[in-house]
Amino acid sequence: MSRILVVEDDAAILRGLKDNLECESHEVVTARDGETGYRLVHEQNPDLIILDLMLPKLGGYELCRKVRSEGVTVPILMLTARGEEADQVHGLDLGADDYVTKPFSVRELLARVRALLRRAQPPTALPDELRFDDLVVDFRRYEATKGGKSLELTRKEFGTLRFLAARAGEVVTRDELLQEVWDYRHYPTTRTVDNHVASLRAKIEEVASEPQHLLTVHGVGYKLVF
Amino acid sequence: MSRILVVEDDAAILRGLKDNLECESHEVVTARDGETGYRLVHEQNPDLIILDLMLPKLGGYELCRKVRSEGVTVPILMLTARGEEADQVHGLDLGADDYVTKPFSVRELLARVRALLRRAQPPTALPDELRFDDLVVDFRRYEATKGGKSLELTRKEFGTLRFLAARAGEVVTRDELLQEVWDYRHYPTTRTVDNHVASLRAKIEEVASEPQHLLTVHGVGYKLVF
DNA sequence: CCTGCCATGACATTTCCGTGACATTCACCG
DNA sequence: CGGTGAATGTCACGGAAATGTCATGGCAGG
Repeated sequence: MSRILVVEDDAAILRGLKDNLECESHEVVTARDGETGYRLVHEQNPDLIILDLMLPKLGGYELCRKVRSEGVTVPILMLTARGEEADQVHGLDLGADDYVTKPFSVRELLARVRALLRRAQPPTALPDELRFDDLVVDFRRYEATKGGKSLELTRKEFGTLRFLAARAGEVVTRDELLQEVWDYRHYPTTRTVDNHVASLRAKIEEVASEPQHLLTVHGVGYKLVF
Repeated sequence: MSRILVVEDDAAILRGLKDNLECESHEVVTARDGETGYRLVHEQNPDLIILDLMLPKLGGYELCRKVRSEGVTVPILMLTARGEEADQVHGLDLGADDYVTKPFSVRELLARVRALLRRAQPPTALPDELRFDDLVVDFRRYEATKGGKSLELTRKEFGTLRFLAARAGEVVTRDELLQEVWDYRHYPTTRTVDNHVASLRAKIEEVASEPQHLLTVHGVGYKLVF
């Protein structure tokens, strides 16, 4: 998916990050000190940099400032220890795009990584309306009808349906839905998505157990077809 | 929602602003000095800039004037310390759209941010009259009748109803109501809106507990339907 | 001083969301 | 073709968040 450079001197943390990021099908490049990290920024041209603050040879702060002064705009996510002098930590904001305080939850970190990567992408235009068969959904009015009869959808259901409609026909992963419909600062399970899809099916499909429009793509995600 | 650039050298304030603005679901880009800030204005193309007056390398005043001279019209909110000669800040035509004096209340700052962001939008045309069922409201005369009988509405009730009527059918958030009906220099709670909606219901609905027109959209806001 | 309006807080109530347990289906492989 | 583990469907529950409701006190205008 994306190439991520992780600069971190703690072996355990580095390993954990690498594994997790690779699980999300990212390509991970690692460095254990600032100088190597700096070199890799240019050699590997990553899509995202995860940067520890305390680093041998060249600190995260200096590294960050240095690459920024060179006009490198790649998103940088800083890792800071809780105790690490608030001022210095905040100094990170000099050029970093986000920061996470150790110890951090993996889920949170991954969510922020996704958010930063997504930020570089142009956002998906959301439709104001959805119609097929006898279903009509007005996302601005938060109204839905099926066969003329009013349909009560919750906020998350509207959001989920809207995003699926925006990418009608395409497969949308659960993670993408979590990113778009949920706030990236909240980290519910992907199973939560399944539940909302299920309740959507109960409302918009004729027979919920045999969906005609809101389809499962096993191992990937969901897609909406008309 | 919107992308906001914060240029502020004080670490604690920067952190606080970032967190609070993100809580309002804005995307926050930060800079700790004027030069970086200037660069980010062009790279990130923010919807709003929050600018400290005292900055390293390039002061808020210069930064402001510089981007304005380049034809950048994005709203700018200045942060000034109380001692920092209000007159000077004031008198000099900075090109800023609003300013807040430190120390500032977070709520106030957020309200001003909302106001500035909204100002960029074309204002909603307000109707002079509202009629449905046996209800007649004349917003110019501040008169209302229901079933021929006079209805006493307060100023806020008129305002609330009028704005809801202007966007009849659409969902209106509490924040939007606060910005339009209340003065942006006052910062009541969103709960205040609920109360006024409640008293409106008591007056215009047949059964206040089962509203037919002034409806709640859970998690979003209110909407007026005929 | 009185009166009505408004903002706020406490409390009750409703709605909805997230999670886990279990059932079912699917993909892969022998 | 059957078995196995992973992915998904289904359901119910606990709790949190949003909203409704009411009472109180401040405040401005008469």
